[in-house]
Amino acid sequence: MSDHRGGPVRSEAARVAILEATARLFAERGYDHLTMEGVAAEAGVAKQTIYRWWPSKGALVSDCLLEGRLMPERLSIPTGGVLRDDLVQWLSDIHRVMAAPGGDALVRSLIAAATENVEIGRRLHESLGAASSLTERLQTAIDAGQLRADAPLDEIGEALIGAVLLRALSRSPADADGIERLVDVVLGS
Amino acid sequence: MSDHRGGPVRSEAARVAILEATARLFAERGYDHLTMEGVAAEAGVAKQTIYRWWPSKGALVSDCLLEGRLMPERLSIPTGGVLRDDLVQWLSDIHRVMAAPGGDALVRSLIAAATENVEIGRRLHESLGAASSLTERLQTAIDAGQLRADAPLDEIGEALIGAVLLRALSRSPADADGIERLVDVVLGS
Amino acid sequence: MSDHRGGPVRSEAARVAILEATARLFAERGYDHLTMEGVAAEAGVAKQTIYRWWPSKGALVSDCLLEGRLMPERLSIPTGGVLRDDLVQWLSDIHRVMAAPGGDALVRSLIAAATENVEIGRRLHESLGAASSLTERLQTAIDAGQLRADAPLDEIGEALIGAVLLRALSRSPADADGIERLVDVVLGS
Amino acid sequence: MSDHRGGPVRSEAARVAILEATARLFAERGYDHLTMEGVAAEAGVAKQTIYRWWPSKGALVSDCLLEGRLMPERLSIPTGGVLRDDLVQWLSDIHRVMAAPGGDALVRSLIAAATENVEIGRRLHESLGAASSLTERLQTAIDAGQLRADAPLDEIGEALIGAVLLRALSRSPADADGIERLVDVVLGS
DNA sequence: GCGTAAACGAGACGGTACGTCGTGTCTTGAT
DNA sequence: ATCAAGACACGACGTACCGTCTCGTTTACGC
Repeated sequence: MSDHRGGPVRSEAARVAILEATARLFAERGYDHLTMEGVAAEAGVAKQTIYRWWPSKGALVSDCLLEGRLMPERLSIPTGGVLRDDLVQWLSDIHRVMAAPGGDALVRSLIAAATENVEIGRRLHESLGAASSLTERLQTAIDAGQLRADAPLDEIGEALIGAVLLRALSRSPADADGIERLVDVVLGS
Repeated sequence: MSDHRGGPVRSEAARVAILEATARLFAERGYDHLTMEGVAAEAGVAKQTIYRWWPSKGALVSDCLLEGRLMPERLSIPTGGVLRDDLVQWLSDIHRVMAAPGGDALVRSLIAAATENVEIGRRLHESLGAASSLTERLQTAIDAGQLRADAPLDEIGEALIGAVLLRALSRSPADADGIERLVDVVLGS
Repeated sequence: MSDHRGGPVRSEAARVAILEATARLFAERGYDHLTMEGVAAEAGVAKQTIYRWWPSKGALVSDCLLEGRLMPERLSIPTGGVLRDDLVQWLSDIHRVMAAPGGDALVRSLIAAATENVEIGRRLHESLGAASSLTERLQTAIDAGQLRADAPLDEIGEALIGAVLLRALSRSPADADGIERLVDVVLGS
Repeated sequence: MSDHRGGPVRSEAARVAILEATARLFAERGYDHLTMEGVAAEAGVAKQTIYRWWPSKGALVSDCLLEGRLMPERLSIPTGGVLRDDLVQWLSDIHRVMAAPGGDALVRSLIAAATENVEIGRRLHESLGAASSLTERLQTAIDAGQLRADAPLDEIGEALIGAVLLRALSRSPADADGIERLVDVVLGS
């Protein structure tokens, strides 16, 4: 099926070592202070091997994000209970991650990466659950009669995620009450 | 009163030239590709003169933001009419700016700057009207009976501004309907 | 006799392609800017095929020299006439080659190659006719009574060839008179 | 007199450190294996500081040669005695240097450098005494009646120096007899 | 014919060095 | 004292080759 006619094949060991090194250094130093040279050294790899497969730092970080190496956990949205409680729980999880030492810096680094690289923006969006899980959860709520059928799911998601990002940017940690108020605002309750 | 004991005083010409050069290059190249050397050259100023008064690129951009040299217009919130219409109008203004050529890049650059520099984050927040004008406008609406008295003003503001930032990050321009739906969501209407 | 137990033998096509590519690139770019990768690409051959048969760039160039692919012509020493005239003719030939566009660069490249590689030095020596043809020609002259029988042939040869190399190094082309004077000096005439 | 209007001045310390490091590494490793990065490291200097003042490795080595940092001694031509003896003495000095450990490699490195860089060729020429001291010495001999007045000084010089270079290239050390024969050849004695 | 083993093209790999750019600090002489 | 100019040590950039190392494919012998 492939028209590859021989020749060496991409080294999986090198690929993994590079992504692992990237994730490690990203967590340690943040996006801005992440250097290709640092990644190469940490991974025990030649710089050229990185540039052969990734055109830029952004692409590298993007792939890490895709493989789930940057976000500490999946942060999936609870599904079982009442919509409002589930959303509050989910946002609390996110804020807990951000409240951990270096947690907000990590999110800010991801935002910085997203400003440079379209793909990172898109994947960050997805990783935060917005594009997929969140709208799914809201749809479930509609089916369960907990949300009006004509509720604008996308806009609700954007408002929630956007508020989270804004908090990360302005370094103002949210408290439990703030999270509840936010959820109430977007749910109109 | 002053303990200044001779020698020239800070050159206003240099100060202005630096800020103007910074704003110009910021608009041209974005925050990441803005360099101190570039600013010095563009302003016809020695690097040391920049470092004497600003500790970092972030501080420089922060001051530009403070003097309103980075945002194309004030983007102030209309005050006269019905709250929903005013907010829609305001968000439309913001999106119009972002839809202009280079407009979204400029906003993303500001976000990038905010990830690096607390002060920029704070001032960006303000410039977008959130901290001051927006809450003021919402308070006016409460006084006019257009909004419930116990509406969580801060959270409404965060949801709106956050959604705007998220759109800038994910490069997905909003349409008029989307804006209206967003406003309706946060106003619970 | 051979312990070869099957498998293809060395590809003559590859061998020739490599030597031709080497000669071509040597003439184009000189010894220093000749690269193994360039030769492989130009010859349409894998790098390993070069390294399988030649240990180094020097060995490769040395073989080219041996096969007469680098020197434009044989530059053999005329034999028929009076010794002085024959030598003058021979040196004039050499200088004509060096005066041609790129001719002196080629000789300098050969010298550079000789500084790196013993074998090249030896073969360059031979190619220039010193070791063999020149001393033969001088011996002929002795037999013909045109040169004293105890004339130090080796030193005469070294003086002539050395002067040529020196001219190549210092980029000072010789004129006809200079050549005649040089021959007169070493012949003591 | 100078139109230098302020600003830092070239650091003599850096200049000397660079030239010293160059000379040291040249002697250790030869021209080919001399690297700008190595020089920078050895000199405790930034690469940019080298590139600011020298365009290339060749220029750097050329300056070293000019300041007499590469040649072990001056190798000046004896002046007092009989021409033939003085020349023999001088060539013996040169060959003694070349016979020392690394001596021939150093000369070959200088030749390699000369093939790359015109200036080095010229200065090597001078350093070996050819252009100046040698012709002066020969002129003195003419004045003293030890050499014919119409002897072609330049060609004599070229023959001598050229023979030396050729020996360096072909790695064939000269013996005392060979030197005497060479001098006799060019002097016609 | 049928393994088998060497040579081949392609090219990925860990490295070293390249020459350039930007950083933040510094020194100099003029204003 | 502040300024324009710019040299400096440092660190990262992205590229070019190095020489070694797999990969499949292509021969050409010996069985």
